[in-house]
Amino acid sequence: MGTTQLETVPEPKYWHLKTVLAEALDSEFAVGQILPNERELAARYGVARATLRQALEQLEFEGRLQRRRGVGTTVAPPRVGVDVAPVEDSWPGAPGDAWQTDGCEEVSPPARVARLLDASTTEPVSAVRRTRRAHGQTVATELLYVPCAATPGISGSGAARGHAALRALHHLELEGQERSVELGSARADDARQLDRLPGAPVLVVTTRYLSGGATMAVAVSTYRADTCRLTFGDTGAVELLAS
Amino acid sequence: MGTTQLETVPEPKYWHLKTVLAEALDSEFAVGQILPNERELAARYGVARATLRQALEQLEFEGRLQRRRGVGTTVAPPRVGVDVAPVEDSWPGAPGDAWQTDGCEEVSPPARVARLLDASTTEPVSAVRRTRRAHGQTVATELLYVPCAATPGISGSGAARGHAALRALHHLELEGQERSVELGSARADDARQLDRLPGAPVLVVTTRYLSGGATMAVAVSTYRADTCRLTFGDTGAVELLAS
DNA sequence: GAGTGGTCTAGACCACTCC
DNA sequence: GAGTGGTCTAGACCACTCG
Repeated sequence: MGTTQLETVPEPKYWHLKTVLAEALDSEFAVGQILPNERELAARYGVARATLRQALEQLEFEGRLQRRRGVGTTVAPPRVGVDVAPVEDSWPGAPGDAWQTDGCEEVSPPARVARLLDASTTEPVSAVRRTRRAHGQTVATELLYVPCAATPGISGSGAARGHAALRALHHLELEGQERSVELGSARADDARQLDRLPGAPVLVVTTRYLSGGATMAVAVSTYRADTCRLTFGDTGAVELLAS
Repeated sequence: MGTTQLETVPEPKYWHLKTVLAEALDSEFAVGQILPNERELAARYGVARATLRQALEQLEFEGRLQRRRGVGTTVAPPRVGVDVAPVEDSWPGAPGDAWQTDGCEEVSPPARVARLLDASTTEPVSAVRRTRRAHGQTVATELLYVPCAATPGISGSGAARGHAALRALHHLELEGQERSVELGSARADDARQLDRLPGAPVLVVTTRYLSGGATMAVAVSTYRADTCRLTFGDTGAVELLAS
């Protein structure tokens, strides 16, 4: 007995559904518009709610949708371009950088940071909490680690200590930065500040600031992956083009 | 009647489970080791399999686990650092770059690429397919778009055409690059090449190559987000430090 | 063919937002 | 209090890998 279908391609339902929804978003919905609720969408497409949610999750990861509990699912605007290194070759907290200092306390650095600082986890560091806002929303949180040994005379806590730690860095000559980007999921405290649920996808940018052949500071910045596109302004001609 | 618990913090089960598992990974498992299967883990922790899977998914996004159908769940090695711009300020395909040219065909550029090229979607471009390998696995796929108008005399298809298109670029003076990174989910074809399932999280790097005040090429590179940490080698002193 | 992770269902209840 | 998305369950079947 022969079968009519050759080379069956069992595409998962949620994957197909995602494609269908993506097309609907392009043609039938405007940015900011609210979609029908999940129970109705599931019924309309004849799938279980869990399956529909799997499709919506994909679209959310791609920055096409935004879901808010108690409110609904809306069509997301295009991702915001956020320049990761707006001021070329400068210390954090230099005039013109996009961050706001929220606080600072003395802690033992997490293992990964200690490794980047070429220090042990027992050596105390100042951990400066900063946030970055753009287009009316908090797009990133940051923990900036500065060894206490490099900033003599620093004490106390709060934003004042944070500013002092940053000022201390500015007296040094910045020789270079080293940066990496990876996928992460938001810890509970970061999630709260970013107005997301814990576990939301984030882009983690780790920056190492070098001076005198050593690492003088390490910044771990956590950007909302759903709304942000990280940009890296680069060599000369770019600004020419932009102007 | 009084209750013993003050300030109930209804932490989701999967979130708590994720934390517990993460600690177990640190203390009881070695890299590459295979975990008990999902049904057993779910039973062991007294949750439904779906809930356990939600926790595992989080850990996979953080690069801690690797799951393969038909095989099992293994403890992932630390993420591989992949330099996004290994050769500073050079065209793609220059000697020493990390990519392999797989093929090339003439297409109409997708809308987003056309916009970056300051061109219309009807103007034909060469789409060069490239892949990048590191540590024995394919870590990225790329589509590099070069306007046919900028590379006169190019024709045919396949790797030969790709090499020709790249060579044509090398005759121009590169004035700058502009780069962005964002989260995406793997399309079916990319997923196959990256040995992942469709929808797997990826980091999408878009690079604009500038020459003569115009955009002469656009590369859209898709990196595995689970195994890769993108690094951006930077200003001078870094190499000094590495040596 | 046995065992794994991946998909899907139908239903319940919870946390949150807004009226 | 009504309506939304978020969590969780118990179970079924499928696609894949490997011996």
